[in-house]
Amino acid sequence: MRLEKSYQPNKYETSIYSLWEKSGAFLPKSTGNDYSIVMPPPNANANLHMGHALTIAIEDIAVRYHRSKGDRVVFVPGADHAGFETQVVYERKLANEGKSRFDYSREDLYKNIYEFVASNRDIFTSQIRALGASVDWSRFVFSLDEPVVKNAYATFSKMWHDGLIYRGERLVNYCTYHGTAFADIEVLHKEEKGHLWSISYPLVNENGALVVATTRPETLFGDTAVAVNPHDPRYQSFIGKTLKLPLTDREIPVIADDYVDTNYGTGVVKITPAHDSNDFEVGLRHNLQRFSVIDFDGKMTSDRVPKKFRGLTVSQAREAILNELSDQGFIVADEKITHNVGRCYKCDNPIEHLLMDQWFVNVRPLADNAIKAIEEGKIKFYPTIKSKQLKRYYEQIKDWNISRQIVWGIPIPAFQNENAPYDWIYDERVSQETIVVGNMTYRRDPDVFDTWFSSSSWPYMALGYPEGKDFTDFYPLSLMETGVDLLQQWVSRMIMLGLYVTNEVPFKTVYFHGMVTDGEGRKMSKSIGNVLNPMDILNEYGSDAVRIGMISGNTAGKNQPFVISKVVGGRNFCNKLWNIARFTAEQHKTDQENAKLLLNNIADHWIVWRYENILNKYCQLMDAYRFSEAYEIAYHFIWDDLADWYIEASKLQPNVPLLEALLRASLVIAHPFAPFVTETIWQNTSTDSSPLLSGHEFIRLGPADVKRGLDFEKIKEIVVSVRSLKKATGAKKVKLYYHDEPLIAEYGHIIKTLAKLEDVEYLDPGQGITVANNLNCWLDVDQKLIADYLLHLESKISEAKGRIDQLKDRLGNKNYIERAPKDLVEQSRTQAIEAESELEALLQEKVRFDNP
RNA sequence: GGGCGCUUAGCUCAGCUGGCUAGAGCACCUCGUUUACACCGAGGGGGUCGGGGGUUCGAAUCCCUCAGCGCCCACCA
Repeated sequence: MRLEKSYQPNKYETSIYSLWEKSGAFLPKSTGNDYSIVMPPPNANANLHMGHALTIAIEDIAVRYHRSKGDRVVFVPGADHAGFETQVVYERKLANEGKSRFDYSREDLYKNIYEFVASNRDIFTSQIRALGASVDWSRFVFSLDEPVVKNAYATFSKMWHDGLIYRGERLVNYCTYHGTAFADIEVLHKEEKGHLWSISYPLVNENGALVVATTRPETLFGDTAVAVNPHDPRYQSFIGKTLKLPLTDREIPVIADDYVDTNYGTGVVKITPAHDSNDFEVGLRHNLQRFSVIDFDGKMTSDRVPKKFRGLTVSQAREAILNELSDQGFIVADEKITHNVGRCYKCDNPIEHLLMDQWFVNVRPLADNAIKAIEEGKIKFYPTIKSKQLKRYYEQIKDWNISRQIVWGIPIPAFQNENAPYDWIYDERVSQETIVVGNMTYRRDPDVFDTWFSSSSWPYMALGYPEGKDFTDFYPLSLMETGVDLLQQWVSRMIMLGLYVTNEVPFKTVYFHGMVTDGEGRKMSKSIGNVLNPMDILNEYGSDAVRIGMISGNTAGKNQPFVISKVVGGRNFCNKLWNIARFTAEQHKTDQENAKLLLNNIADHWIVWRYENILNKYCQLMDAYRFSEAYEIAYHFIWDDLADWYIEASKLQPNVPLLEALLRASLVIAHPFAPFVTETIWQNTSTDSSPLLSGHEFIRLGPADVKRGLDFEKIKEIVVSVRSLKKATGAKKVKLYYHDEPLIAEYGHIIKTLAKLEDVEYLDPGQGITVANNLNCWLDVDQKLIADYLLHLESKISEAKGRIDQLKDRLGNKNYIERAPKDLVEQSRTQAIEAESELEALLQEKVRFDNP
């Protein structure tokens, strides 16, 4: 069939993808080495962003490469319910309709969100298709599917029975706007300007006072002690005495604790165990009571708070209390400082530390196992530095709060005895609000699991653990590919849960890609307004171009600005492939359909020799997860070697069977990077019995005669030199003369065509300008052009001199001769000799023209 | 306060365990109506690899140091 002049991606991509899908090209084969990747499940409700495009590009490149290696590949897609994220989106939608989550019962809200997500499902699946991800859709997993939920329960139950789960009243990071707690790593810390107030707390029954320093005067009503450092000479006499808490009648003790830094503030700290986590620890050590004075809606409550302040928000209360303290003369100083404030990563409201009963996982033993696995080298990290970072994280990891006060998630299968609050039982009947066990009524915990609790089981879950055949065949995963930002949040937990549940690491290799930033290196974020939609770029340049743009120049772990010029480069490459195919198709002759593949001339040997070389290099780079470099290798073979040299040379006498074989071989190596265009070409040109490129193995074309290949390198050298000389002298119509050069005698016609010469003729050694060192051939040029040529010669001469000086220096260095590897020294000697003879030739040439 | 990373051509970046004249894409200059391709072809310009010091026969690559930028962790109230 006839191909159009240029490749139009959007004309083919959709139908190519459905062809792949219909033909079962993405199902694992029955033979070969196992290779498995599970796609990090995107949020089921959101559009894909540039980070997804990068993830999918890398994973799909790896997967398609392994199919071509003959491996038995499975690539499992999925989606995450993304609990909090999705509920936030849904609440925003409700807000637009003038409603809020409080207008619905938990059950109705859950149902509504479920439908909302289901109705959006096509959006992201079609985007994954558009990006060309060769996933097996029949294996699709959603994180609220029954098996996933069951699995989360099994893990929770196992932990429960192993004593790794506990429920306790702890300080949690709480967003009063969103009404839920967060894990420590989910809190965003920002450096902000604030005040450090010094407040005087008078002694009871004697004169004097201690001056505490605080940034949060409004928590004063929750104070249950004041602490000083036990070794602080200033305050020795105060330890054990009693202070009167300002604005109240309450009396609190002065305690001594090493936690207090004598150099910060006044060296005196008010202790508020219910609203500060350090204070919470101090409180535990000193058996202090905990008084909550801020409620879950962010307002001052509790009867500890004087009536006039009750019901105020935290910031209102701060102002009112400061005024009152000031009026009564308690404020001693007001210092402006910068300090870190924890904020909600969604709404930017300050995160409050509030006392709550929550489910925690004791992660210490899990982290220790993970450290062991890392030390034993069971997981390869790209980049390697990440394994150190992860180890450090495990070493200081704290218990994991897995309760979330939202409805969109997996209900926690725990029930509380209505009459005995500390009696909790494990039970999976979460669809019931209450259950009766042993004559006692138990009420379900209204909370759901942290999304990361279920998604951290993704590697084995997606493979149908525990009984699934995929689990037996493909676990541990060959590769987990994800963003550097998820090292702690996800990867650390996958490793811990994988080891805990399956006794094996969940993946053998983990590859972290960096963040995709904008042209100025900033994160893409809605608030800056620099977010790009991969689908827009895809529609303009094609899916293949987007992939190439994403991966070229990209290395593991490094952030990378998205620049459109790389996408343009990718599009151009696709078009180059297309036109190679066009040319090849035009050469095709039906009467020679079954012609044998033979290597006829030196160009044939050269290109096959080149191909076999680059194929090896390409595989090495791919195996080392150096995708960008592998792409470059393929790119230059196809563009430079095949298109610019081989095809140009073969226009004289096309070797059609070889051309066609080279095209097919090129399609296979380009396919991981540019699946759509390569498949489109394959579909339109292949006479192969297996019509689908996807899954086609690498094509071997060798062996070639290396000597003849090298002969062609000489031809190339002559051609390049002639072109350069022609350009330097401005000569248009020139002939090449040669004497006693069999190679030129035989392949003069190739040189003539490639260098656009008038002719190539045999002649006795004569005039004309020398084309190549060590070869008896000359370019016949007009006398008028000689001046230009001499200038050209001068620059060549000084270049050669520079090189000789450099080599002489090196060879004149005794230490170099003695200590450098012998072959390197030998190489330098050869180079020096070559350079000398080249210079000699150039000088002779100059003399020749200087004295005609 | 700790830890880590980056600084290479105009732009965005490669350059693995130190070894030919430091590479790519895009941009730039000159030439080209060669029927595969102007999303092209040919030729070319452009970098003392952030500064300084050290190790080495040899450093963009290893070490130290300074400067600038960035990230992560850390709840000094």
